[in-house]
Amino acid sequence: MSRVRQLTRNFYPKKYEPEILKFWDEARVYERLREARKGSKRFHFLDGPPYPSSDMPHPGTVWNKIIKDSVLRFKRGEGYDVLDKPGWDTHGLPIEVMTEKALGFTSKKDIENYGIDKFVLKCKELATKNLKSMTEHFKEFAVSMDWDHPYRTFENEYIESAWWGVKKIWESGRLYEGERPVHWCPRCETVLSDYEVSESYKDLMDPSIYVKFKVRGSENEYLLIWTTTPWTLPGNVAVMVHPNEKYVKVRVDGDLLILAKARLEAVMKDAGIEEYEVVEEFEGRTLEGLKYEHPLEDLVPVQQRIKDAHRVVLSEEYVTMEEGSGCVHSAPGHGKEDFEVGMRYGLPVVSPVDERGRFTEDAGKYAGLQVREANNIIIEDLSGRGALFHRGTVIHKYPVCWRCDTPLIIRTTKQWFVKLTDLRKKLLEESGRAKWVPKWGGERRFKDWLLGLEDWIISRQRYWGIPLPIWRCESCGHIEVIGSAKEIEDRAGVKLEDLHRPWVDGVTWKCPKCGGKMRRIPDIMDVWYDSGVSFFASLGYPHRNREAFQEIFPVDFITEGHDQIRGWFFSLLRMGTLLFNQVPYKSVLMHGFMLDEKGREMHKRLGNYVPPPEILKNVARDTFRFFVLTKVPWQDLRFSWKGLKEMERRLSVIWNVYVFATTYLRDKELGQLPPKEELDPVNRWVLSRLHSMMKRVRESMNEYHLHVASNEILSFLIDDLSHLYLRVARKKLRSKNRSVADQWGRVLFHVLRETLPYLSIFAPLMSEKIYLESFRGEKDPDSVNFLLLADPDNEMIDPELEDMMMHVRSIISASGFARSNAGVRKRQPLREMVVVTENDVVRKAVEVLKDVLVTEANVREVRVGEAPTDGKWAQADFSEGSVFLNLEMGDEEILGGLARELTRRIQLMRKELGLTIGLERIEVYVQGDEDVRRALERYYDEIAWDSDANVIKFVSDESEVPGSSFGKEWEVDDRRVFIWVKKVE
RNA sequence: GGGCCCGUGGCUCAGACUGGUCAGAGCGCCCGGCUGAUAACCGGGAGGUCGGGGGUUCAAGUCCCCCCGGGCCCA
Repeated sequence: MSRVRQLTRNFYPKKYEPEILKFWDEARVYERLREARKGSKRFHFLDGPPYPSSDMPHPGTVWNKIIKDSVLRFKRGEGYDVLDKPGWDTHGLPIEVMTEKALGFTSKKDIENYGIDKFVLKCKELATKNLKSMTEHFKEFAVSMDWDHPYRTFENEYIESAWWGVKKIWESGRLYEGERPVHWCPRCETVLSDYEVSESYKDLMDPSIYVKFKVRGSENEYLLIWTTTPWTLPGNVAVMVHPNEKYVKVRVDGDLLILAKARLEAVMKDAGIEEYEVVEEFEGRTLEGLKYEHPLEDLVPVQQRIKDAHRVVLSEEYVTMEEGSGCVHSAPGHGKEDFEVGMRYGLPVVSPVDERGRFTEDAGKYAGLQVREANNIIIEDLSGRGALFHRGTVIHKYPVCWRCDTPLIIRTTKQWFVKLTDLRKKLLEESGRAKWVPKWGGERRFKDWLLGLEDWIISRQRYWGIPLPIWRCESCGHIEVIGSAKEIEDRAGVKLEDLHRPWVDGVTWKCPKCGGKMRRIPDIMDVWYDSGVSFFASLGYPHRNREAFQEIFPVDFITEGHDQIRGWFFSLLRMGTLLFNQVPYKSVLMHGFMLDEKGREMHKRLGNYVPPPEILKNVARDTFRFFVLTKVPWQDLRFSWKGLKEMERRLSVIWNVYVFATTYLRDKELGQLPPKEELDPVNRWVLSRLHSMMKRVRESMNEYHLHVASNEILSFLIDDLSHLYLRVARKKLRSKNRSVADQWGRVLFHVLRETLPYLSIFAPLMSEKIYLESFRGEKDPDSVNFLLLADPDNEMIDPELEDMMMHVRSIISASGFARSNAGVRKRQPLREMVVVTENDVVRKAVEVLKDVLVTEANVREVRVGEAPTDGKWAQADFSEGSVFLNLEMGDEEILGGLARELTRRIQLMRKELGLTIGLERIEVYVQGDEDVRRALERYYDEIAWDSDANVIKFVSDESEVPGSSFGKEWEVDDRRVFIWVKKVE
């Protein structure tokens, strides 16, 4: 036997939500739940670690966490032992740059003067402070993760796992040191990855110059090249042309210039030259091997030293006819494409620029100058040598440092690489093994890109990060890669308390090969390495949790925004493939971005950013959760206050459903669900709907179609329960027939009780409140979180019955329309409804669900039949036929209508007196005309029952009414009626 | 320049993978009802050539191509 208690009438989430959060915290609900699920089948969720760059999460990040939370709650509801460790990506440049700013630093020198140890501790402090603060914000939205035991990439255990991975890569022969042109920030003095570079391009003004390279051995023939980076000319070693394009030799002022035919007109226009003459035309490929003289050779020593350079090479892919002259100046030291082509042709690499972006001694005259500042001097020198054809300026997108906005340069440096080019196909294959939601997230967006993948630069010349665990002998160059703190201890006898720089930098040992000094190379690692190893490093594998890891690898589920396809999803794939030869996750849900109300991206600096606390100030936590969870997850989501308010109203309807039900059910003994055969068809229907809902929620949650699941439960509670079932149930629940009232009570209780854990996936706070206040029985657990999701039972699902109810809804609609047209209000009972249809299901529906039609259409009889030909009828059509309402009013209809009017008046008066239905009883006295008397007489029982009246007496004047009665005069259908109500003490 | 996503009534969005009861929902608006869920609830109505054009098909928001607009990723 179960009982429910009355639920607080008003929906005040602002009040109960903080109370519930506090209760969960104090009662240690999640900890106990985790404990309770131990030993069950496991579900491994891996949190994509947010970067703690601020103390406040972006609302989109809250959305991200809510998505995760709904899946976690669902899986716990299915009985899984869920791994729900949150993560934090704590290393890297943003934190360093923020710390530098706070300390007023502008260069690496400032940091080294201050002390790397102090600086690193400051970085750690900042990251820790921010992640703690962000945690509190996530908790506010009822995100249930293991907040007390997060994985943080700065922890020693994490670093050790990362090192193990590096060692393994080294052992596989994929780790190598190489010299490549890389994007470099001259302020941060570090290499940046392609991914980091793609983050920010800015419009910059640069010179746009055409330069004449004199063909060796000729009198007056020149290759005409174009560049916007004159400072790369000291690094020039070749000119690229397109093999298949037409080139021309043009006479201008006595010079013969070579350039692409397709660019001729544009170049001449650009240079302001009107008179020129094409003297020859030929294919680009015929230029191959043509030698030229470097115009700055006498000023730049390195240019004199290099061999086998200054010639024309061919490239189909990097010579464009969209801009420039079709003769592309090539400096393999300052450009990736140039480097690639240069390798093919065996060209030398020249990069006379240092880490601060200044020319080195190799650049001779320009040594010591900042490269961008040298632009003008170089242009002057070209001009002085008669090599400048034209000089202009251009505003173009140029990469800048994503943290400090300094324009980047490309210079050739030694870096540590991980070889990937031979893994392209394997990576693509592995990505295909994961289940991508939506499907196109993986395949289409990954494919071309993966196939063009380059080797990965994992070294960075900074401080706050995982130290690259590579030690090299100063004497013989012998290399050792370290996989744990213990290995350091074994070699150097040093036990490090913190594995970061600078402490790890001081550790040296004797080279086993030559006895020289083994010293760590000073680099740290790309942060994408950090987050890429999270699938095992979060567990401390392989130094810790070995068995656990093997049991739950690959990870069951990850989800992040679509920007992470090439970010974290890829970096996990990369590490999984490198270290375990497989993709480390089974399914991926990719979600969208949160945009502002106008559809633009939300940014603090754009001022269109809604801080999470502001959301909380205006709407319930569950409202925001439901709002985001009902949207298609992989599409961008437009933030909307209006949308939130709308959702809040819908939640209040759900609340009201529970209020309504508890009003009728409270304090009743509610037994088990009666057997199906004994049930009223409407009850069979609502149970069918319940199980259909459960089934669809389970299915769609398992497909990560969260929006389908959340909308399903909303429509069940609102469309099926509130709009239909409860309207029928309210009369049945108060039925004089005990067994009827009892059956409906049990069914209603059952439906609402089973729905609660489902609701709690999306609106956990509201569900908990309802559970604790009204539905929790004595032997039940002390939180809705412990409840399992009831399994849908196919036996309970009756598609035909559900179909029939759809038809009944249409019939009710049509009858409402007919009444509306005929001007007959719904309160007025009508004699008869005739449904005309050819559809057998509809016929059966009218039969089986007659009760619903009688109540909802307010008619005394319903039948299927032929269209009536005589009498007064109102008619309306629905999809499967027509509805006819008999408008003829007999005594029965008039008195019936009157009785309902009287009941309504009495109810109003009860309410005015503050009397509670089911508790306090009344005596009623009525004075009115003959019809009123007859209505009272005929419908005495109904009126008395509905209004909890002990006695209803028809009186001829006030003297018959007890003095203490509450009296009121009413006008009912043009009649004057006096009603007195007296509370029975 | 390439790739991907989105563009459905005034607003916010489902439906598109698996062509055919898919032209829907909520809000807003208009009309009405109910009155012990009541600072709630219910019914009805108006309103969309599903961004534009072309194609495939007996049949296309749904598949294909092109274009326009918005966004993202990459060059």
